[in-house]
Amino acid sequence: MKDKYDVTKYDRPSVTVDVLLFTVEAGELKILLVKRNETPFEDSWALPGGFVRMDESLDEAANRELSEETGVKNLYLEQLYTFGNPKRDPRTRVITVTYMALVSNTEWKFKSTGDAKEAKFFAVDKLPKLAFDHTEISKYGVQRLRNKLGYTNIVLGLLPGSFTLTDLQKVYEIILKTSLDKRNFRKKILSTGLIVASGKKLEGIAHRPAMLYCFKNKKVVITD
Amino acid sequence: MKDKYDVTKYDRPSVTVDVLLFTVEAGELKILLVKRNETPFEDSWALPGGFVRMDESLDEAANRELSEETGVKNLYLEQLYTFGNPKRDPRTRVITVTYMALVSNTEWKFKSTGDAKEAKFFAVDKLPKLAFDHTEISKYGVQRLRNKLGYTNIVLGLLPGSFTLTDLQKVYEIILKTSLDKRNFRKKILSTGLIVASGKKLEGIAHRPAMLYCFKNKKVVITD
DNA sequence: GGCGTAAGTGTATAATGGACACATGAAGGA
DNA sequence: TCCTTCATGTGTCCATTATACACTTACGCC
Repeated sequence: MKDKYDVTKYDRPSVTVDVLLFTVEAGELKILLVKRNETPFEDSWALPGGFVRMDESLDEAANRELSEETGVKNLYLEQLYTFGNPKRDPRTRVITVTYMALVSNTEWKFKSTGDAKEAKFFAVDKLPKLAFDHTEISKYGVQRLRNKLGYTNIVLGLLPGSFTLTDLQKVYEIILKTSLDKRNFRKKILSTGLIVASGKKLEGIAHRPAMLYCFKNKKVVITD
Repeated sequence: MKDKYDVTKYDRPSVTVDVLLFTVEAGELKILLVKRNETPFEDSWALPGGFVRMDESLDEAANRELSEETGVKNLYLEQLYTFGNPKRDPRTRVITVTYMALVSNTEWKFKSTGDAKEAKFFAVDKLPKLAFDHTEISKYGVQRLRNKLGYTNIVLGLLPGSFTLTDLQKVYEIILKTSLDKRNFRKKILSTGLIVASGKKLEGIAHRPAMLYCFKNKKVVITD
């Protein structure tokens, strides 16, 4: 494998990373899109991303692009899939390694201030027409996220530090597009031992205050 | 995202595909390795693979490399992960998109004749020292294969056209490194409806002949 | 025809998943 | 202060699924 003697003699494709940044807001699962101001697809919405530099790993590139374009840093990033259709970029051969990341509504609102480029969250089932094959990439990522809900605690990235069980349940329901039984949901979630009651309760609401919970540790793990 | 005006002005990494070709033979899960006869890692064993051409997709590249180096064509190929550590190739920046494929023992024996390059199957837990980060890639692939056994019929690629339920069970046991209960295994497998009795039986053996089964269709599907 | 060998089969128990309804605690207004 | 409003919080029964476990059957061979 590899070549004989000199790898530089081969034509080389360009390599980019593109990031699906998920959040849940206003009862919808959303992803971040940025407005392109260059050809091709000028003025189209696209996933945040860009070229991989020669001295950085793919994970580093994804982290860098995400923080450059959004100001959000050190999120949990997971490699999704690599798309390499020769015609996916009309200019030249571009292979893109895609990642997904999750951010809580509250955290995003804070960190997004001061970003120059136009960037906006869109509900995943009301996406505008996207540049390149980004529509396909988005669908793939949403599907992956749905699957992962079933056997990991990946959802922790979408929630703030403390939250009620009802909040948590809503996030599941929004992503899975189903409604869940409250008692069964709580039983199952608590039986994993991954979240613990903080002891504090919601205050200032006109009904019984809910217990606030938090994740025991902030690492994504497989739960079964 | 992307660049301004001219993508060709950026340094570009080389991109390869590497393929983990699994088989089960002599009671062990094995992968195909080829002997390198170029630097770096001359005389080391490595995964079959090579550079992605400018006019082919990643899937096509994986298929091509696999058939060039082994003579086996049109196997089920699944993209695994993309490895892009800047130092993984000592020559220059090389990003590799990895795939896994499965071939049955019997099919391989037929098609492998006439291959020039030295190629050999090695048990996955007795691998020699491999070139580049191929040891890590192999581990990742084995793990993925194990996981997929649980919720897909991916194993069909490892078996010939017809097989006994005992054969099938052995393949599961070898890959998962556990022993399974015969009755429970048969119940579960048959309840998926994905395999059917062919009506024929093994002949010429000194004990009760086993029914031969085959997969109803040859597509990999999710079973739950 | 008796032996060796792997095939083939059922049941009882435990664990899991899903359906389902009512009392509780706080705020706010009468 | 008492009554209303509203989301919280909790337990049981049933169905399904997973697991443990042992003997009879069919064939070749000697």
